[in-house]
Amino acid sequence: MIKVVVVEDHPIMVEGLKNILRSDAGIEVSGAYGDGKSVLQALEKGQPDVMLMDVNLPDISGVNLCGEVKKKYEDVRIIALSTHDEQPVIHSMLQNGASGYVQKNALGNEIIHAIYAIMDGEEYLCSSTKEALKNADMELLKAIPRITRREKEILQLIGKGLTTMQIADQLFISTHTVESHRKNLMEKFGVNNTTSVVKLASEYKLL
Amino acid sequence: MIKVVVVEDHPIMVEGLKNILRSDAGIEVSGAYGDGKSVLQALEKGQPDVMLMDVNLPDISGVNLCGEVKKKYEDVRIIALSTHDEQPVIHSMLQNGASGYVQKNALGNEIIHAIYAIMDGEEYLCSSTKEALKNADMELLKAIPRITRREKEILQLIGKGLTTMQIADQLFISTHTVESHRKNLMEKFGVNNTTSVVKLASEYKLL
DNA sequence: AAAAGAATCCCGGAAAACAGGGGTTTTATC
DNA sequence: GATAAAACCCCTGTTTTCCGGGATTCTTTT
Repeated sequence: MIKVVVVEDHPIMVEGLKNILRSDAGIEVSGAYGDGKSVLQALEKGQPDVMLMDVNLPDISGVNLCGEVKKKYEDVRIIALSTHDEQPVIHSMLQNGASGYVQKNALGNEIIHAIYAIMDGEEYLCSSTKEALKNADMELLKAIPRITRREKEILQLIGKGLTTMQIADQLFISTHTVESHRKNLMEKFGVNNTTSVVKLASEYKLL
Repeated sequence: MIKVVVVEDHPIMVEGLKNILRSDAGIEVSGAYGDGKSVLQALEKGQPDVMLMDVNLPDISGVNLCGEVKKKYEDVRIIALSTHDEQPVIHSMLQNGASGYVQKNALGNEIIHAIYAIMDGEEYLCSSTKEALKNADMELLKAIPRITRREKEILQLIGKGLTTMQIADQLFISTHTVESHRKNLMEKFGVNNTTSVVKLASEYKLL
């Protein structure tokens, strides 16, 4: 019996997943949690074989949660569940120890397949994810850039439509500093204007 | 027996919804469709009492689909289902004839409540949506701007990080024209720089 | 057929952002 | 305690965007 835990903040999704997994005799859903904190608590009292983990959780990003779980309990295998198929997200999840990546628009049996596949030690990507990765054509596979607190702060203010000067005023720093951060952000995102930075950040849900 | 149709492109969600609705004796799920086209086809052969409609569909935006359905079959009541609780989205849906708006992180019985409420002629908003609208504080309630084909095209190119000149080259139009469009976009979105336009557009999923 | 809206084009000055160099001081991490 | 990052600061020249007008054609709706 494979023990599966569901980490997902949408009760309807949870309901659907449970239902699908129930239909398979070899799988047992041993718990469902809506946020990162309660998962980590629950894990202290016992680990499942597989975790189905939503990438977007209310309290912590799935990427980070994935990393933390794997650090503490390396035997737990994680399948990322997500609406997105952006390469950077996929990549970050896999690099943080996820063994599978399934999109939410997947069919029920695709998830069951995924569970069995990763229990066999394979890495499982659903068809649309594979497609997305294929289209990515190698070197485009940049992960989500790691940005600092300050950079994020500035990014958010830029997103609000403030100018460099307004941001400088608000944070009590010089415009030159703001421009440096702006520059660094553009570099980290690999683009050459702030508009693209904001677009990407919003895609990666960093805003 | 209330006949309900589910319009949702995530099979897992569909599964969850069906499961929840099955638990109520007065509700019958008479069909489930994954895109706008198949819904419209199905409706020609008979209408349900209520439609649970996802706002993000692969082929058509939920907002438009909602409008079309209501135009042809005004008796069908629509409950919008969505991950977002952005005011503009909520507003657009309600203005296009939706009678209810429930977020996907809602509990199962909230959806059942919603169905009964709108069958009684009420308008139903789930708690978090009400919260979102309350926070909106009036005048912020701008709907998603209606943008033209051309504007959308230019918006996308701007999102790619192209400059006015590059866009002009690519579309074989003058830079002045591009600037006009840029200007109109800013006006329609009520902001004063392109970065904000792109951010909003990406939030509203217009990109 | 008239009106409205979309799409195209035009100008010039002011205000930002970008590019690309320089540097110091905190704050983590090893 | 050393080293590396982060966060901070500064400069100048160039490019791009923003803002404020105004104008013509084409298409769609009434």
